[in-house]
Amino acid sequence: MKELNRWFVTNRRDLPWRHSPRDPWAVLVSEVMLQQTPVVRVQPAWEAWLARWPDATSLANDQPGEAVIMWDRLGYPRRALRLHSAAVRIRDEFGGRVPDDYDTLLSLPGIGDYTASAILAFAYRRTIPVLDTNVRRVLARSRHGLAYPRGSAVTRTERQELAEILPTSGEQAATTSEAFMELGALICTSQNPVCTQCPLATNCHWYNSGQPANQQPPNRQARFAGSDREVRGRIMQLIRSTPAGVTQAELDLTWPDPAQLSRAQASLVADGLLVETADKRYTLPTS
DNA sequence: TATTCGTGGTG
DNA sequence: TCACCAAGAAT
Repeated sequence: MKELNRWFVTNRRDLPWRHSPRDPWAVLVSEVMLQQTPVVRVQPAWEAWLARWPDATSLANDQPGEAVIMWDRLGYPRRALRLHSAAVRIRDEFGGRVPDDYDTLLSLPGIGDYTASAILAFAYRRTIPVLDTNVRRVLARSRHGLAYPRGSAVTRTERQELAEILPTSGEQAATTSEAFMELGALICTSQNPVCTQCPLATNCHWYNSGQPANQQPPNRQARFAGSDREVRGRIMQLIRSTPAGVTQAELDLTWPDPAQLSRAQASLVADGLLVETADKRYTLPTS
């Protein structure tokens, strides 16, 4: 991994949540925002978020609807709600401090295996395998000659494989994990990887076997245009811009198909992103 | 295990 | 125009 670390020293992006000393809350917020949202869009949102809510308690003391508004257009607004719920639990159960053990982190809303591991590694500098889509792809290619990892779920084998590669030192393990992720994000990309600039190319099983397309990309998404997700997005855009609440008639203007609108609206209510008031208006959630 | 869940940039 | 994708989680 000497080649990888040398590459990382030179090519490491200066991202604010990597600045030392790393605040676990700031890292947690960054990791949740980065779930399926690109770095370039997360960075300004992360800055604004932490300027307003510098710790979990300050977020917990504010309204969940305010979190949804601040979330703005990062996408998947349920993440904003879950982040607020996690902040409430951190305030109420952990004295406002982000937990530092895997099982407790995993029990928080919106935090799964990747995010729990990332917080432990990047904030607390603990030696733990961090397997995101980038790391999985880099390992699949360099070590197994596969264009993409098999399946969408992290396997025990992958975890063990990475654990054996990682340095013992928590500090060095965290750096190595960041380097793997950075390589996957900048060089060993899903499409059009830049293998000629890859520090692992010499020993890459996939590159040395001619980059065979032997696997399907694991994450094919349903088309967005015309989907319920698009309708939900329309509704959320309206409600974010009108936090005082909207009427059903105003909601009806967001989408031409009444049945689909009704379905999307009901799903938002079920998610807690949309609240029906006593006078039949719709607002963002309050605690 | 396969789906669902936003948004915007890119080729 | 459109498929593909971007530090996943929950069900």
